[in-house]
Amino acid sequence: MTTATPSPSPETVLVAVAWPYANNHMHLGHVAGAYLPADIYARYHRMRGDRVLMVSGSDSHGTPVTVRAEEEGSTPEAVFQRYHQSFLATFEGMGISFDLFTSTDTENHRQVTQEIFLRLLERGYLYEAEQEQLFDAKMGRFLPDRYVEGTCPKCGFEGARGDQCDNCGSTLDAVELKNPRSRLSDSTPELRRTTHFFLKLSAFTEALQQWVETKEHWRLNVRNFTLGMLREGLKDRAITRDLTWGVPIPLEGEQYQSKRIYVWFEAVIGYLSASKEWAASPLNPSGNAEDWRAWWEGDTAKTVYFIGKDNIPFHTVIWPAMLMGFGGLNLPYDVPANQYLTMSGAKASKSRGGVVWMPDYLERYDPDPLRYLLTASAPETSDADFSWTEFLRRNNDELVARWGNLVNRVLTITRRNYDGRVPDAPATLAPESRELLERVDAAFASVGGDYDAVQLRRALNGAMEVASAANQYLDQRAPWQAVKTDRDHAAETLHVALNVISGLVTLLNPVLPFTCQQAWKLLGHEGDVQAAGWRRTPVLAGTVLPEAVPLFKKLDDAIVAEEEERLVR
RNA sequence: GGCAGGGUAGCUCAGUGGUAGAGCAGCGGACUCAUAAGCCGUUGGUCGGGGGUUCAAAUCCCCCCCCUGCUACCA
Repeated sequence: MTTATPSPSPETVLVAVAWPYANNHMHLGHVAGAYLPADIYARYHRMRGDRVLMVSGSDSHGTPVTVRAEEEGSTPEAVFQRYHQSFLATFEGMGISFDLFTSTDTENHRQVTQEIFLRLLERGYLYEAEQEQLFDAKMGRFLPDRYVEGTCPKCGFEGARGDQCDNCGSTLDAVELKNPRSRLSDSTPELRRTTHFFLKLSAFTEALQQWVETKEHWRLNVRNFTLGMLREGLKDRAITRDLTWGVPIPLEGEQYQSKRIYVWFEAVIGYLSASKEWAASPLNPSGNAEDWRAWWEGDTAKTVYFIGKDNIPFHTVIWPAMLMGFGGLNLPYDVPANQYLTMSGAKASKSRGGVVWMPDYLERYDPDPLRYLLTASAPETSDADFSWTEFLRRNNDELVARWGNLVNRVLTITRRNYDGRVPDAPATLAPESRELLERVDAAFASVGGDYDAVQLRRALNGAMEVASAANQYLDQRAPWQAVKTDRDHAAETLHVALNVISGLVTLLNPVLPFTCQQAWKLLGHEGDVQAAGWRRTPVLAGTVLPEAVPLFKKLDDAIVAEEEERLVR
């Protein structure tokens, strides 16, 4: 495998993150799969001085939101608003640094969606056709396949869903089910004819194939999965539904009043509408509402989409097809989809329980230990398992013992023996001192390349190895002894160690923004590490060091049992 | 069923042709600045199974087994 090297700066980078369904709180899997990697990637690029725009928003539409509202006797707006606020609190608490986290329930998004709809219609990529769908008369709503249950025609299993039988694995059509019943009302659905707009995906198969062939930097599973879909050929898909909650169809006519543009078509447009919303908002320092074009129209801009693997087709096939049909807008540069985070074996899905909810986590623990764990064992190449045992171990053995303790021990010896100031180093350094400094400086290229390639696990490893090397260096030169016999020798050791730590603080900052900012201050630096640039900021002799405080808390073994108990409930 | 990803030390995982690796756990040791952290040494694997290509395979090819996900009107 070749070592990744960073691309030349400054770049224009759009960090586009999956739009969460606003029908429940966020859990660990969401953060691990999309939000955290996106944030790390964005922070790294900002540190390099690149022009970064990181956007996403709540998906306010879609059946689950409506269903939840009905269960509660509430409205979709109320449900979406509640979870939208919850998402914002999670991002704040975890340090997920969106430039804008909006929602699909905005006038701007409706306009952008309708503009794309009309352009695609005008260009012949949308057409109307009639189809038969199951209708729940009691609820007055057409049913997605998954909202129909019945007896499997192949194996006789009674709990088969409309799209698939969980018992025998057969792929089904909802109309094939025996004794079908609606999951919404338990009534028997009836077949009704209805007219919808279809997206002519079939027209894009070849163009998409040629485009994906060039994406050799994509993750293997993303690329192969996409090519596999294209090989089978694309089918046109209906993009409207008989609903009243969603973006209206921008056409005159009674028949369109009770229909809405469906979420899968509309949600991906959010990346574009959010970019436009940001540019026109006070959040944009330049005040130029046309600034969104830099990310969407410039050939040199990189648009990177952070999603979970279940979202791959929408970002490597459907959205690119829509963009091709619309014309003039950048196609995805990369789609580093993650695999799933499992919970000690079970998929971290909302539907199966055994989930760690972000509001609960943030009530009890700090953000950086979780950011560390989810990066160190990120589901980049295969599903990864989360366990509280692993959380505790990573925190206590790696963050506290290897990294936090390194900072703490060096600051403590230095302050105690050199009058609270950074001691001077000789003009000519010992070979091991030079080597260690060269190593941390070289890490900016290698670790940076890994961040850029979204190989975050590897990037973090690379930085932590330097921390290990610093611990070895300290033991080799034992400044706590030398300080009694050869103060210059100890002074060199501590001066070098402080500088290595300074480099590490910058290298680790994308993953550990909260504690790295603290460490930055402990080194006597001014301002924000985030603004210091992607290089080691020297710690100068004579700098006054503040009193050292531990960066991380050691966690008690008892939390494992406590948290596992909570999971089962 | 089809497609995709994965099966490497007790655990979590790196490693894509050239004498099996890391962290943790276990064992032994020297040190003591530090949140009893750090450092040195060490035990431990027929790299899912079988066959093939090669001077050489965890790494390439074929077959089989197992796990996970997707299979497009949930997104």
